[in-house]
Amino acid sequence: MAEDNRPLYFRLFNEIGILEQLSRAILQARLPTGMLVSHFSVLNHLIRVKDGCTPLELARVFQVAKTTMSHTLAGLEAACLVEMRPNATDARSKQVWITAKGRSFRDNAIAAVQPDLNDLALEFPEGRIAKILPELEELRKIMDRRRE
Amino acid sequence: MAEDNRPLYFRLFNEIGILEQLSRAILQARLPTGMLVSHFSVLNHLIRVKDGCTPLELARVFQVAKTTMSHTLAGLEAACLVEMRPNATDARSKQVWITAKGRSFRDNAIAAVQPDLNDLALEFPEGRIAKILPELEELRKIMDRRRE
DNA sequence: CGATATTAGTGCGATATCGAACCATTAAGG
DNA sequence: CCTTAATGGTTCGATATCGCACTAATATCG
Repeated sequence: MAEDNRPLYFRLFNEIGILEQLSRAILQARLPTGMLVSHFSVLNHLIRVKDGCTPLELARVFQVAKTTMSHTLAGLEAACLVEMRPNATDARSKQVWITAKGRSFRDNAIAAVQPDLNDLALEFPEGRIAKILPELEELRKIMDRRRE
Repeated sequence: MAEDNRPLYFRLFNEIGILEQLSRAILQARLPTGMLVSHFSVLNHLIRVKDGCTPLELARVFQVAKTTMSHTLAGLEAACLVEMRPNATDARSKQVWITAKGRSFRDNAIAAVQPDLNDLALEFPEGRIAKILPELEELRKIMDRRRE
């Protein structure tokens, strides 16, 4: 087994890139046709963090161009998974609210990947996740803060 | 500080997704106009792992559709960073070889992000990376194996 | 107040990515 | 061998994403 002499940061971000693709593929495979991980992620954010976000807030959270978020939200609205309302306190802005249908879509998606996660847990149990998660969280916070 | 009760796997993959975007943005910002992280990644693979890969090998490594890899390789070839040659042992196939210009492009890109990594190391030193990297590597191997 | 700068969202053109269909070549099996 | 299946790559149409420019509304400041 050859030693990998690359700086640890390169190796870390390489692993993170691969893991991102693998985990995204698992979720994507369980979503109904036409629905993307980006749709799920927005719904998840509205439930977990805050409902009634503005499109721009969401674009910043997910680090995508605001035109991209417009497009994603249009898809969610067309599928009746969110509702777009004018923002009472700022007529430039809108607010995105999840619908009952949006909630059940999100819950179904989570349930759909549960078997995959259970399988994964057989080989890589929760205890090992718990060991690395705090480190990753802190690294993320540091990097997030750095992008001014 | 509220407790986060989501299953650890969701939290892990969420952090990984954010970290992927942040690290990708750092590299992307240091690449010359028109060049993408995908271009860098292919060159990096040709140097680090094996030169003379076939397009299909590369598509599998990076988990993209083979049409996507065709497109990426066309860009690299147009910029004279790789050379495409027919595969002597299989007339259906091609081989991708990195050029001298490709090597220096890759070296320059690595040098260009070094200051960013040095800054990062001030807040999150290598020792902490070393602690989590083996775990992430093994998780990646497990998940890679699972996608049959 | 009124002029100017900033902000939120959208329209548009460019491009990265994908899946389906296709062609050429090679492999497999009778 | 010869037929059929599988493989490697490209073409093509669809769409996700992006940057730029634009409009409308708000904020700043003399």
